Amino acid sequence: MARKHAYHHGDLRRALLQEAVRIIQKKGVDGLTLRVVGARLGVSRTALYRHFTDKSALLAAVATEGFRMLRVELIEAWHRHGQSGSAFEEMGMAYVRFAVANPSHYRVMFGGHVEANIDSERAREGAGAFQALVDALLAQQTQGSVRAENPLRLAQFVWATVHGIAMLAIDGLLERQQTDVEAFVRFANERIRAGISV
Amino acid sequence: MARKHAYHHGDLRRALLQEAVRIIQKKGVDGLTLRVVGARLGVSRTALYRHFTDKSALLAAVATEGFRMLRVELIEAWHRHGQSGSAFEEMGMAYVRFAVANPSHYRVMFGGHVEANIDSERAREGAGAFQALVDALLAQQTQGSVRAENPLRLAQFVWATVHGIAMLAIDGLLERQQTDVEAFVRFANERIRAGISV
DNA sequence: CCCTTATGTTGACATTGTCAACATAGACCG
DNA sequence: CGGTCTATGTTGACAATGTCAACATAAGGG
Repeated sequence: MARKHAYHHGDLRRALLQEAVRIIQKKGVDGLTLRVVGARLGVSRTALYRHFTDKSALLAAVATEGFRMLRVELIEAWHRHGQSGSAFEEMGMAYVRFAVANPSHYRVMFGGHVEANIDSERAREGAGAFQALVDALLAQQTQGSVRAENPLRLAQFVWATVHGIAMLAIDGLLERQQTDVEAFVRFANERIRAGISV
Repeated sequence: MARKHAYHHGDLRRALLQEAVRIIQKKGVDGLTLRVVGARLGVSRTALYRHFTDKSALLAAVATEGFRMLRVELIEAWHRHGQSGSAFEEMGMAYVRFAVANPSHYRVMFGGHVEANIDSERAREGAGAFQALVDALLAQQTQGSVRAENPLRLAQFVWATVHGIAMLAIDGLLERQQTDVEAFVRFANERIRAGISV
């Protein structure tokens, strides 16, 4: 018998996260309600409280997961493309692609819904994603293709730019101006390159 | 007798907007409740509905007001500093300063709380602010100090960068890394300049 | 096999956005 | 001046929501 989950669900935490993301995708962050999350999983409204202390804890978990995914994709792009100049541009592309493909995660990550607690797991994951950028810039400085500026600053600059593009893309402000996002990221990459190369 | 507002307030709409911004500043967008807004103005909870159809309409008004303020400050910075290269950098500085000084407005403007309705007044004000950037770039192209690229694209690139910086600053992600925002904007301006000049 | 712990449910309550019905001030018009 | 109309504000009510407390059930180890 495929007794799916008579009383105990099995992996409710993961299912809750997944369902929350799905709902945010459809209804926006403000449209997320705990009761609906439970209902969609055939589970009671308060079942969630055995896995998250709070609604905001659920959102924080979404953010944490998002940062982890982002970090993985950034590092993967950097390594797969040979850890050089063009690989760095692929990182930028991967960043924006992640945001566009996972707008729910991205909005929760940066939308100000979650407390910016400094020693939270979310903050640590965020720092990890940022570090991927710093590392890539450091490597390029060693290669001599990026100017010998404080790599933290350079990383912040690049981060701000791709972050800004990602936000504008998610908010539909690029689409509205008939802008193809991928092409625009390529363009921005050229300009960034011109701005940071030796 | 200084009969302030026996029954009719006089300029409740403006007062509501102002109070909403103040509350958002203190409690965040999600912490804004219509009942508290009314209470703080010594007015009933539903008085608001004579001036805004909705809570989201109140937020939309905050966003619209924000875009208008931003446009004014951008144009003012551009003109006051002589409409040349350095004036453009002052525009960038003004942009980030606005966001840092008015985080409530800024968050509502870009936080995804308001419908991105294309023919809303908010959208028109947003387009106006963006146009200030485009105009400044066009002028610099005429002056020969900016490369002859599609000015819309260039503006989007610059916008994305300052927008990204503004978001990171508001979220406290720059502070956390002991970054002085003003100095960082200056640095970013140099890099942008290197990226877009002829 | 029982007891402990993890997990899920039901009932209850305060808070909130919003609507309908009502009240009042101020303006306009004769 | 007096009456009426409209704009503005209030009160009562209700459904939706987050959350707590008390209870129920499954799982698993001694």
